[in-house]
Amino acid sequence: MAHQAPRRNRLNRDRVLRAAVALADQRSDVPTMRTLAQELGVVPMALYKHVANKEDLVDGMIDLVFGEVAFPTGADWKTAMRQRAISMRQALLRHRWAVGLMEARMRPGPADLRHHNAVLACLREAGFSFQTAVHAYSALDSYIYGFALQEKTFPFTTPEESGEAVETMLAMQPPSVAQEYPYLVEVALELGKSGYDYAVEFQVGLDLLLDSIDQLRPQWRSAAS
Amino acid sequence: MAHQAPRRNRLNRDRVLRAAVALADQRSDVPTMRTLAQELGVVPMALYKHVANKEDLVDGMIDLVFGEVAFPTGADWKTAMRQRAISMRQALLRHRWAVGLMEARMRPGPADLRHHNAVLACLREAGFSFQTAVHAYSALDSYIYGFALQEKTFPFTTPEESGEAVETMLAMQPPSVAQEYPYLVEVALELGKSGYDYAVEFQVGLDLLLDSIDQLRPQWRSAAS
DNA sequence: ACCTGAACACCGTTCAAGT
DNA sequence: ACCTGAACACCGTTCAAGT
Repeated sequence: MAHQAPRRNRLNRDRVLRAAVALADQRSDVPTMRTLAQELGVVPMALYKHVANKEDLVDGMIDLVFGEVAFPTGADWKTAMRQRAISMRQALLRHRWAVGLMEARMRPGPADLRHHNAVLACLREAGFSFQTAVHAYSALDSYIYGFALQEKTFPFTTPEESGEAVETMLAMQPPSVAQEYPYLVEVALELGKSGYDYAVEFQVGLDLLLDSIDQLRPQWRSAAS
Repeated sequence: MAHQAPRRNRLNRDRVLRAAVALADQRSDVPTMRTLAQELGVVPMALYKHVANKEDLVDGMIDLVFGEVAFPTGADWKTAMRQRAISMRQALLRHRWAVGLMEARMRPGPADLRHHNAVLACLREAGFSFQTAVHAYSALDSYIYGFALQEKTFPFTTPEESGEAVETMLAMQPPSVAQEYPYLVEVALELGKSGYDYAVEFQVGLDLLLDSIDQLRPQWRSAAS
């Protein structure tokens, strides 16, 4: 009797999680248990042998994303943290569904914990006090996650694309908006011309923050690095 | 024949939106169409006379929140933007369900547009160029939304509360974590003692960013305000 | 040990019908 | 003009049963 379709590899937690991430990437949203099961050629309830429930599934997916983010390394804390921030943004671009879920885990996975430990290690060893390290980390992650949140909504890959999008959006408005929201229209017009480069914009804000954070380090240290 | 329960006020869009916000505040999540209808003593389908669909409902709810955020006003752009940021955080604290939805509107409402226009007005009139005004706005909103996102997950009202929460979380871990994540444990221990004050933390990061942003202003201007 | 089938209590939304 | 009832195509998850 037609034994069970082409005899798939046995399911296990890792295979379930990786399939879930792949599906989420492709539809930019966490898949439902039912579509995930279908993708794996299995009945929905089969998944519950490998994940406790949907939240446990998301926990596992997010830890896979954390595993892709580079630790801050190198002698100079600033460039180390800079590269780490850029690596985080890139991971969030590859996995847009993860934005808004990364920092919301009640049960952080091992990759999550390792990453946070590595970031704190970088800051503490660069001379930041416990308090200022917390300030620095909090400010940087707020910025990174918030930027990713805004980027998620307007997924333009090139400045040209974003410029056009702004221009057509502007063209759709009734003529009254020019009088009601003059500054908004000005920005829209300028952005329509120049385009909006997310990668550049991200680094501008990031560098503003990093420069300020540098001031939090004990000033009696030598200015080297 | 029992006419229709206690003859409620007629439904209209505003009543629907306000009831939705009140329900969302109370369960810290956007209500389902069905529970919202029940709250209004009406069958789910009755709502569709007043909102096009669920997204239209959320659009309306978010615009009510934008209506609560103070415009940046005053002679000094920095204190104006500072107060505006604090007002935004407070609105997001009152309406945690709105975090992650504010900047995701494909159809921004009038309060949303008015607010963005007012913020850009403040920056442009303070002497920022079009480009630097965009940098400043982007960086600040990234920070504000990202901070609110992190705050949403750990809803402690007082530093003491957060200190206790950190301590119990730490106590639940197996002893091995101390060796695997020494820097993480150090921060947890310190935070357990000192507590974590969200309001203070928010302003520290905010001021870091504002100080850096000040450097983006044309330097040939007088340094006054 | 792992997977299945049927069922439960939910969703948002349609359509045609009532008043 | 506004509200209703029944239905459709979805959800996550339970329980008892199969192999």
